[in-house]
Amino acid sequence: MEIERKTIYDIAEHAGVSIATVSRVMRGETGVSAKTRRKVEEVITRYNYQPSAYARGLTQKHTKTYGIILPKLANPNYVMLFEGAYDEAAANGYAMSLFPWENMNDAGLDVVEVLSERRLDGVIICLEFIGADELETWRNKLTAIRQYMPVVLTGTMPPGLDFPSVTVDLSECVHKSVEYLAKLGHERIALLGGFDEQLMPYSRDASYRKALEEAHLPMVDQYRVFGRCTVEDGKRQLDEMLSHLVPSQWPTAIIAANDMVAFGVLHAAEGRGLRMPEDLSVIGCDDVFYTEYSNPPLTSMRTRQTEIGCRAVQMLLDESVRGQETLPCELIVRRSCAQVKG
Amino acid sequence: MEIERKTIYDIAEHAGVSIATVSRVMRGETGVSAKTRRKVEEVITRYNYQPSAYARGLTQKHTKTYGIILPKLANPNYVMLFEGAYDEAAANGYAMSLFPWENMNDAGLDVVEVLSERRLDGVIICLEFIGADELETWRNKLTAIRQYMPVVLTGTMPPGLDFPSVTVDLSECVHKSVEYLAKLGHERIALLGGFDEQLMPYSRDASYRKALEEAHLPMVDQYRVFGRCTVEDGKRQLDEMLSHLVPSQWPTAIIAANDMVAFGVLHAAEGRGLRMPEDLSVIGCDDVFYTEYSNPPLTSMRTRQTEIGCRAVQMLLDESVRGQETLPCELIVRRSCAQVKG
DNA sequence: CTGAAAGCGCTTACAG
DNA sequence: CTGAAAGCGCTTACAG
Repeated sequence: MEIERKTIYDIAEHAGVSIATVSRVMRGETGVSAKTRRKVEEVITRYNYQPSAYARGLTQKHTKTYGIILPKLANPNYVMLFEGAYDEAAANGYAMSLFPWENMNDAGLDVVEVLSERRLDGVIICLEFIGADELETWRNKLTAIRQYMPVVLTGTMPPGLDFPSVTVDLSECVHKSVEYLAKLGHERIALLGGFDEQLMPYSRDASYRKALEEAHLPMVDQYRVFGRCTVEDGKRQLDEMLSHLVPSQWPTAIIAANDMVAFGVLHAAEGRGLRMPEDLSVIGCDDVFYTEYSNPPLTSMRTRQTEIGCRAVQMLLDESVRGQETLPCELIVRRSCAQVKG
Repeated sequence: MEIERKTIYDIAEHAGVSIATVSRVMRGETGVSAKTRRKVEEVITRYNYQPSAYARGLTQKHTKTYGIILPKLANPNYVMLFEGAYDEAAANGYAMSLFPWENMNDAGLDVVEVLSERRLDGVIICLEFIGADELETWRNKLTAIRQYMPVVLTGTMPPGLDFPSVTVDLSECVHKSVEYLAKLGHERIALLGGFDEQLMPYSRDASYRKALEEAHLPMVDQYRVFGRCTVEDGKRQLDEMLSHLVPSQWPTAIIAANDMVAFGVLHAAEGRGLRMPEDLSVIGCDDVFYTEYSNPPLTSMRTRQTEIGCRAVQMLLDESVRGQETLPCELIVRRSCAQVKG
């Protein structure tokens, strides 16, 4: 399918002007006579002319396009992040290109290469579950990318990465979750931490221990399980934990790393005949859209992903505000947590 | 942030060759002496050189990038479609740019403009809920886009649009749903059709009537309600329908236009104190990921969105296969439909 | 207010 | 096997 597109030369010729004048009209520059402008505009409309973003990208320094790299889109959380970023970018005249990290890997594509050849004006990179062994690789990749374009990080920030970022305070999420459950009378509170704490001690686990201490609750090793933040692994994590414990020692409440993990827990627990929230309270994190429709509706910590995406774009737009920002979280109570019967 | 990027000239200079030779090495062309190649590759690696996609886009006919336009990402269905398309494109060396239709509208962007300036090698456009009054506008837009690049349609195809497409057979979905519910003994089967049938008689409603007839079931006007395919509107549609009927005439089963609508129905029905599936059976469409976790787990018609996305890309890749394809659907039984008590 | 010309960073015949 | 040169479709000083 060979398609002949009109170029600026065609328009100039038909309008009887130079290409410089067409360019001026296209860009809405002042300093073109009304008559000339009208004539050019007429021809542009007639031929439905659209300038090539490639030619523009070549001549101009900027491309008016940002990129965003997400682990995957299957987690609605990331969809919210994307939409927040997309909307803020669009409102400022920027396009937003999406690169799903997982799919890129499957296709054998390298982030650095893909980003670099695209001449983006900036990129938002959402990190997830970076083990200590991967940290160095990541640091190198990010540093390479930063050579070419401004980078703003989000997601779960590993410690010691000196990049501008917008994240939610995961410590606060866990802390508030423990507090809430303790207030409901729970004494056996477990954490499905979402990453292997052996590899990289993030703040989630530390914050869990601290909150437990503050609530004068004992720390039981078997109540801490780690893994990936997916529904499937949530099921696996619950099964693993329960299999190491006699039923009388089973936790009465579970803090899941995110809502996906929590959905997995709900599903696995239901499969084991547990009633929720009577037998087991579950609290998620992120307050994804579907939390209202799970069985039971999931109590969760809202992490404002849309706002994070928006804020990340603002950081890209305004170079002066490049710090490490942290947004607060908020407890959304639904029906997956019960008061412990006294 | 001014960033100095290496160009092909820098590499050529450092390697002591011409830019043509660098270009040949970059593109893996044969006919470069091993020695020269090695030298050039060394310099490329040293400077981490990446050619500009913009310069390439200018010289070459193709850009190795497809686009996909979706109504919105909030429906996981569309996420699946995107991922299917993305993966197939990546596997063939193509990038995939996402344009969320709803967000574009909010930002006041025009599809035709956005697509046209990007010189994509093709675009997949996912249609949804096109009323008769909008059909002409759409036909014009699509025709304009087709001037510039190959187009493959998907989603809900309005009749009389002569474009290549891959869709699922919605008639079949509805037909199978009615059949299944009739087999369970339901006689009062309602349809939340997902679009306003007054505006544009799609095949969903027609197929519903036909299936009802085949099952020797009466057609009750109040059992047909139409609206948007969202959770919110699903709630509204159920409320609207029930408010027009005395409880003894309430339907015992509901066919929802998609899973989002079905989730809305489950939620609204639960709010009304109905037990599901005993008091009300609900069947969704698309078999979105979350169907397993709703309350109760949702029986749904699987529509293979991932496969559709993949197939759409294949159509773009292979120009010879540009028909109007229809993929079959499949009933996935969970726990939202009950046998009617005799 | 308008145009001629250089340049952005590549690819692609065309010579040699 | 390698290079000089034209060209892709724009923007941007620079003249006038």
